Amino acid sequence: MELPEATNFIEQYINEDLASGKYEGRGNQIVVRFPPEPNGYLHIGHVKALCINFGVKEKYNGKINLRMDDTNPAKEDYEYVNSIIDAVKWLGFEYDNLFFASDYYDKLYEIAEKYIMDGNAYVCDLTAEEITATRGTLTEAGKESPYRNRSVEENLKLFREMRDGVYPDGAKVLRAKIDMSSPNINMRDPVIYRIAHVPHYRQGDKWCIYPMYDFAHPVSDALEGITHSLCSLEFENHRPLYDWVIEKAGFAQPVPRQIEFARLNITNTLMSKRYLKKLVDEGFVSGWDDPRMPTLMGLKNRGVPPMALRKFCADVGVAKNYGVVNIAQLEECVRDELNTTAERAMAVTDPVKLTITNYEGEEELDFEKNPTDGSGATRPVKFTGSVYIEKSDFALEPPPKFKRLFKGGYVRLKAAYIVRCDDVVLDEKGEVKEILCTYFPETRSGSEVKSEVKAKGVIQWVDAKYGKDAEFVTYKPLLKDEEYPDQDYAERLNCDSIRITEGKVEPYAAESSDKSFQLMRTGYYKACGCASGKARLSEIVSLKDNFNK
RNA sequence: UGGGGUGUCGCCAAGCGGUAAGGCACGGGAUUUUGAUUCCCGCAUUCGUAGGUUCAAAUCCUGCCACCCCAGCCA
Repeated sequence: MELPEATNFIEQYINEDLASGKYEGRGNQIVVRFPPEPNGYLHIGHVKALCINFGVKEKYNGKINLRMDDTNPAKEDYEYVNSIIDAVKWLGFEYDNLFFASDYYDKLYEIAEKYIMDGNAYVCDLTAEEITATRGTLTEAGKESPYRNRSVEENLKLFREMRDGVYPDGAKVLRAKIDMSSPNINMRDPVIYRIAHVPHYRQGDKWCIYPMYDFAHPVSDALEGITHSLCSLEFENHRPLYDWVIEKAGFAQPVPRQIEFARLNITNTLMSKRYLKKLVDEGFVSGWDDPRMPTLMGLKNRGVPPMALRKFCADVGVAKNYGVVNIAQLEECVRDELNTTAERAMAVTDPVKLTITNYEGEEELDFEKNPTDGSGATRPVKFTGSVYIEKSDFALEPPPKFKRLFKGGYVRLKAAYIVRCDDVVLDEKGEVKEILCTYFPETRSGSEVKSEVKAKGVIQWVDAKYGKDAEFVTYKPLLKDEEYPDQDYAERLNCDSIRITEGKVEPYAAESSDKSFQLMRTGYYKACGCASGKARLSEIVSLKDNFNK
């Protein structure tokens, strides 16, 4: 059998399993799943798991299920399942099935009764506190529950009464009967069913007992015929329990195999749902889709192309080392993707007026949409000889090797003409108020005419007459230093992803649904490409806040 | 200090007994109507550490050290 070349340890395991012939009865089909709990929004950390799972599906021509791991009714809702589905689709992933763990409640219940009848589970009356107290510690074994040896009949009766709503929340639980002295605390008779008189968003009032993750997850995997259950490192300690649950449930071989990998961490990026929620709840951001949030909705609104996120995950790779990827690596992927796909636009964020004294009338210039795609496609840009340029593109006292404009110097206005600065108008404070220039008609962009006039640099501009209609959306600082919810998180909060920029203003398109940004010059985001073509930054940038001072 | 994991360049990460891939970052040079892009070139005699086995070790063995995870009726 032809095995694809493994590029990470997970694929190595899969290849070994395939080579062993254990899936021959199933046509050697690999089946994986992506199992989020619909209790929140997907963020960039989830993209790694998505890429790994969908990557396996692609590579092995297998199947993948999107499964909502909805076993805790208190936290879950359709709002989240819809948002998760949208996010997965936005990333361009196509799953084979959409499943819900809650659809397995009947089967799960049946298996729980089997556990009882096989003597592998018992109803325990201990309170949550008592269970904790008798669980033992990292170094001491736990104590067996006094209810551990109830008869099968009694257990069955009690469990059915639990199901029928006879007991209040917390009165009883169903526990797996494993080993209270196991060095692995997860094996010390873990709770597998709890009572919760809470309606489920999909099952309504049908149940008042709900299965725990450690029980529901392996069973769900087995029911779906999952071959490889990929999850993050913190579940390594649960693997023996995962295997136990499947074995005692009596599933036929081959059963799913759990493999763990390190989750994604990015410098200065908050991946904790708890703190992200706090930002939303306390009004630090406009919502889960605020472009400063590391949620997929936020990244989308910020203009990050989905393919950039996928490339990022591919670049980062899969391993078991705890690592923190520098956000520069993500940014490079965004730039790379945008460089080849985004339409270019000119933008000015800190403007100063430049007037060409020998220019009259107005004209339309051709602006190349994307110099890297080879299409040569252009769009018209109006030019009236009176424009705004970036303040930093002009220097009263040019430093050595300065390539842009200064008095007596030449520069090209991108897609337009080369201009020479003849004079500068200063205001009462000595700040540059207006730059007066002469332009050279023969240097028109695209002109074949040879000119003696040369310019070392090229700068962006926005026409003073036609660029003014636009609106400029600015970021406000997210939090002041003393307002961080927790000092430990201050550093991580102070990050690019959620735009705590110490008051620094950065542009972003608020209305368009499909925005993108590009790092045009080292140090700051300047121009914006827009796939939808609706809002180019030259239109967004503006003028409102900055130009009328 | 019980158990489970992990330690390879500033950051990710290949490597699986035969003499350290790649990406990001960084530095240098060329091209350039974005100081962008593109393009070359440079960037670990060394793999947590101390020993051992071997002709040969990041890869095998042993002992240390460091960091992460586990005591929810969350997932």
